[in-house]
Amino acid sequence: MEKILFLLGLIRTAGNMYGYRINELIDSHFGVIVSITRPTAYRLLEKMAQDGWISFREEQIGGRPPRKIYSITQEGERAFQRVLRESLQSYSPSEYSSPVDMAFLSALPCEEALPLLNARRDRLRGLLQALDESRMHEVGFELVFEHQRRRFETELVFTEEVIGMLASKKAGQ
Amino acid sequence: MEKILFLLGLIRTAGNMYGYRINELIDSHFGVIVSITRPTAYRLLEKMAQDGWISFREEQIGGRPPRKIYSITQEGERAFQRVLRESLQSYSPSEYSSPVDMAFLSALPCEEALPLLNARRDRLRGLLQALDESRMHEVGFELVFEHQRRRFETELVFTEEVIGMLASKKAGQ
DNA sequence: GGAGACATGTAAAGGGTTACATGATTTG
DNA sequence: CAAATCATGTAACCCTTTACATGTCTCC
Repeated sequence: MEKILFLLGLIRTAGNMYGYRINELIDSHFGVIVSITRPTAYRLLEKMAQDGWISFREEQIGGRPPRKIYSITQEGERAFQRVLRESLQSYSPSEYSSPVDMAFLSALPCEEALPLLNARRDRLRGLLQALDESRMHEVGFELVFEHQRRRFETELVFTEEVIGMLASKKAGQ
Repeated sequence: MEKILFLLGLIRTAGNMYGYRINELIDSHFGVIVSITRPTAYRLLEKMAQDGWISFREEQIGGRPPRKIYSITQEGERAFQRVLRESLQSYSPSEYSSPVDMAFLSALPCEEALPLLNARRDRLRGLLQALDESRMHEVGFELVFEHQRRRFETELVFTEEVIGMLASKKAGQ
């Protein structure tokens, strides 16, 4: 439902949206907040069109496959409202699965665990930077980017704490 | 891989583990940190057994289906080490998809958005409480529970901030 | 003797990913 | 003229969930 909400909301909010462009946007800006691959995006668009949530007109440019430019229908708008409400009030279970790997840190010697966690920390720093770079202030996604920044920061702080614990444990021995 | 890591780690760490009991544990304690449904757990156990990562002896009690009591094999231990390292050093993309719904808050009037967000806040409080209740300090899962607590708290704080913003906006009008 | 816990699963259907397929247009 | 970009998709496979299936044992 999350991916559908994103796609539907995007089409609803911005005009002139077609598959290829949506996928470009995801690659360049929104990949840090939603994960939708190209075939999935196409398939969901197709499905929503079948279900009558969105309609499209074709825009032919030269001899390539025509762009399918989508817009939301009345029924789609109803669906959007429904899904949005549902999503806002709940906090769905699939999202809150925590990286369980920390439970088994003790299975590794400190000398091995530390570089691995350092790699994770670096990755998180990279994600934070990528987030700042692709932040779009214009369209109304500010809240989501801010939300994601908080999340990454929480992850980063926690990872750094664990690294600190391991390091002091190592030093103590 | 996360579910496999959890199951494998559980079998590795604790003894006397069989499908039904693992599912019970997930329901009662670990449901707040991993989401694995019953059939999935059974299927993964079966698959890992087929792949030679775990082996089992059967314990017959009366005439019911015998318990399959699993233990980790050498090959399973190697797999565990591999998956654990892989997991610790990366921060996998599927996990960091952010609830995108906040982007479309403006599609709702404040009077409607506020109760929905209040419901989310309550749900998060419930999750935090459930987390504290099922926290197991014994087995080595402390870090994961702490990790998850941080996450939920971040979510809660953010949600409360958004509620505050909406409320003041509503009052300002 | 019936309800609920114990213990295993299977079947069908949905959802997503990876890799593959196709062809036109622009740019260097 | 080759490489990258534009624009669409399909096919095969894997994973997960929901719902169904089966039978035993224990406790009231």
